[in-house]
Amino acid sequence: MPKDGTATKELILDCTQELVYERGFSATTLDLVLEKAKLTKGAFFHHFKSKDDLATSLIERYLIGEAMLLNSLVERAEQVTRDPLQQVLAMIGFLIDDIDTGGPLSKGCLFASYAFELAEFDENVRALSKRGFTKWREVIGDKFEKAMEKYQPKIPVSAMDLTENMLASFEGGIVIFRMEGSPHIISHSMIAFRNYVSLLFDAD
Amino acid sequence: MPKDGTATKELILDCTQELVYERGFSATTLDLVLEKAKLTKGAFFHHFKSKDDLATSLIERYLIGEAMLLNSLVERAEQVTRDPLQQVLAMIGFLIDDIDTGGPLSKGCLFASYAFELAEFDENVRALSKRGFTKWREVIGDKFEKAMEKYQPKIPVSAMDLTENMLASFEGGIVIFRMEGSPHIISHSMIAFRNYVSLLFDAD
DNA sequence: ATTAAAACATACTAAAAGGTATGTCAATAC
DNA sequence: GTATTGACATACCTTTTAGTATGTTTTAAT
Repeated sequence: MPKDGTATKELILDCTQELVYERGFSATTLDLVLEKAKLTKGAFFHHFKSKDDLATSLIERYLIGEAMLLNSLVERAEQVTRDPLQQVLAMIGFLIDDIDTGGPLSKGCLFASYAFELAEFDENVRALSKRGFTKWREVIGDKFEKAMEKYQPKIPVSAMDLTENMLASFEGGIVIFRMEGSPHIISHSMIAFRNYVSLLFDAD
Repeated sequence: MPKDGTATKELILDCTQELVYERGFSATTLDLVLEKAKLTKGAFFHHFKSKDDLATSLIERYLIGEAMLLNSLVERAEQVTRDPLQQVLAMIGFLIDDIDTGGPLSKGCLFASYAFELAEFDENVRALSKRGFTKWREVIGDKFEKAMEKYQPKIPVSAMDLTENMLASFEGGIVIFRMEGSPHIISHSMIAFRNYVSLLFDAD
């Protein structure tokens, strides 16, 4: 058996993701990727069937990472407290930490990047992108529903509302970040949402 | 004097904006635009020097529209009440109305679309995009500062924080909207921010 | 009516993009 | 050591895309 090429494939995906964050997927040409990775066409088409395959592989890898992060957040939050509301607040806190310490979320969100050129992707990639959101909605939505069985919000809102608001707060931070440059805006946005939830349920 | 071509130019800009919302600017080829507008290359390059010029003209037109909308919001809010906090809440209400009645904001946000492929644009376009955000920040920020001279927030936050949170709430709604399809999510996100401000200052 | 000039259409060009064909090298099993 | 196979590099091809060159139509002032 010959040598291992998985490192090269990961390198291509890394370089692609960085470029996608900067200029979107369509403008991320293979030449740009290969220049950044210091590789050639031969290397690329050995690991990927096409540019579409690259888009698919990238979002698939991203989905795995996000799922792991989400699981980690839930697990850590459940170790802190048994109260579902406090668990959500803790999860937001962990997210803020991740962003402020230069974690993966401080670099951007591939779901958001893809969302702004959805029509360019095939049905499979679109489905995968949406699945990312769905996963977060299910997990966070569950926590909010349990929280609302226990506590009454001061203003009538649904668990689904809160869940979408949380995702929107994060993604909105990403947009401002892309425009302004400082990832701290992302955590600021999450802090605001945490404040909102705190006030809404009179927590803390 | 020959006939008037401004309608054609506007048509090209309209078609471009729709396509940019769907697939981003880079993937919006001139052929796609001209097919949608039922025009030809000749028409395009008569009105625009280049595709870069198209990007510039599009964001310039968008900036003018946004500035008018913002002025309208402020004027209407100032007619409703003299209280700066209530003015902000009123402005958010008007925004929600605009979105729910199929206004321009329910179609997308060009600042956000551009933000995800910033590296593809020249310095001029980047500056114009940022100016859009800056304008909103100045106007809304001013209202929040005056509101905080009068009222104490229950949780310590700055006027700039709130301003950025408001913009992030809107843009976050846009991201989810792009992914899911229903523009109502945008207004839901704005409602959540309005709730936040209400709770924060004990308004209503 | 003539004409000038803007408002387009048509046909083409050049370069950039994705993709292919083919070859070389390196690691491992035998 | 040799053969085999994956991991790349190089050179080329093809299509797409922005852009150009040139021609035709339309409008309105004279």
